[in-house]
Amino acid sequence: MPNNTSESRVAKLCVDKGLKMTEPRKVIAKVLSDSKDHPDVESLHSRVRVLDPTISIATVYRTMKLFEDTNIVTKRDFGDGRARYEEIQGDEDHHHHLIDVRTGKVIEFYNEELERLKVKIANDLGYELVDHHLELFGSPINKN
Amino acid sequence: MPNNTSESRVAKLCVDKGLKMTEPRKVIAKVLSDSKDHPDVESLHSRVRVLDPTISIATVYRTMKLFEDTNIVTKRDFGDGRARYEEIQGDEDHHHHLIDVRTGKVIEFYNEELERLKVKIANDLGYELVDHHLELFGSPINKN
DNA sequence: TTATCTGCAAAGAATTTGCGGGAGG
DNA sequence: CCTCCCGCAAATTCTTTGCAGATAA
Repeated sequence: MPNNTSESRVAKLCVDKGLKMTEPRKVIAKVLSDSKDHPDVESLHSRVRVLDPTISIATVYRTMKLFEDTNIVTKRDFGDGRARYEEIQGDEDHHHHLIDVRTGKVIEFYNEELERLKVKIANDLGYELVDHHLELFGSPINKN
Repeated sequence: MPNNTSESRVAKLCVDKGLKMTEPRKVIAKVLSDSKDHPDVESLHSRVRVLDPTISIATVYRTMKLFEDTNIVTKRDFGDGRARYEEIQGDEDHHHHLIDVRTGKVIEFYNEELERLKVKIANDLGYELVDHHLELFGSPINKN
């Protein structure tokens, strides 16, 4: 049963990394490639189900861990209790998040100075920066 | 049964904020005041048990939520699945964390430029910064 | 007194895992 | 084939909560 999952960006990454391309992985890869937000596992699973209702949530969990270990996605933590995932783009496309505390809306941003600064801070402490978490939580400034 | 919990900094904060000062809260307050690390609820509970073995872990959870809502402690997330807590000092004592990925050691740091920058970023996006998460993960630079 | 708090144990929510059958290379 | 993968359901881990008795103010 062909479904148009063969050409997704994430699927290509899997092939590049030598992962066994099973049907569930193809579908999950496509869903990730098509997602422009930061879905949690439950959201991913329901999107995946549309394409293939036989895929279990356990497989989504296992696949996300695999993709994380293979640097295909990153895990995000927006303060609610669950993990969210986002496809890794290139270094150029690196960004952070500001979460609107009123609406929960997530705004992505990139700041050159910030990138420089966090590397410098780690170096000054005697460390090479290997990862970081940064989320800002903000309340919209009243424009009235 | 007197125990030397009456004078802890956190206990004073509780009184200041008008919280009912029960025995469990006094003990938990003392443990927090004496903690210079970032304990999770299980660690807190075992420290609390030393002073009073009758205090349940449910009370520790409830009390930490209360202290969080009352701005006595802040919740931290270091990437392992559990919440960690730290007493709020003053604005001057605000800091962030760098986690050594080899040893798990947590290094606290403060950076003026960073403070300025994150407020500016939020403002530029049309938001007032109300909270933020920032943790750096680093690998020690080989000094050989 | 009286509203709040606590311990206990059960419930929840997110995530992981053992197992036997199934599928990719 | 042969290893790795999957669905299922049970198990784990962290955290919350209903209840009935206890306690601070």
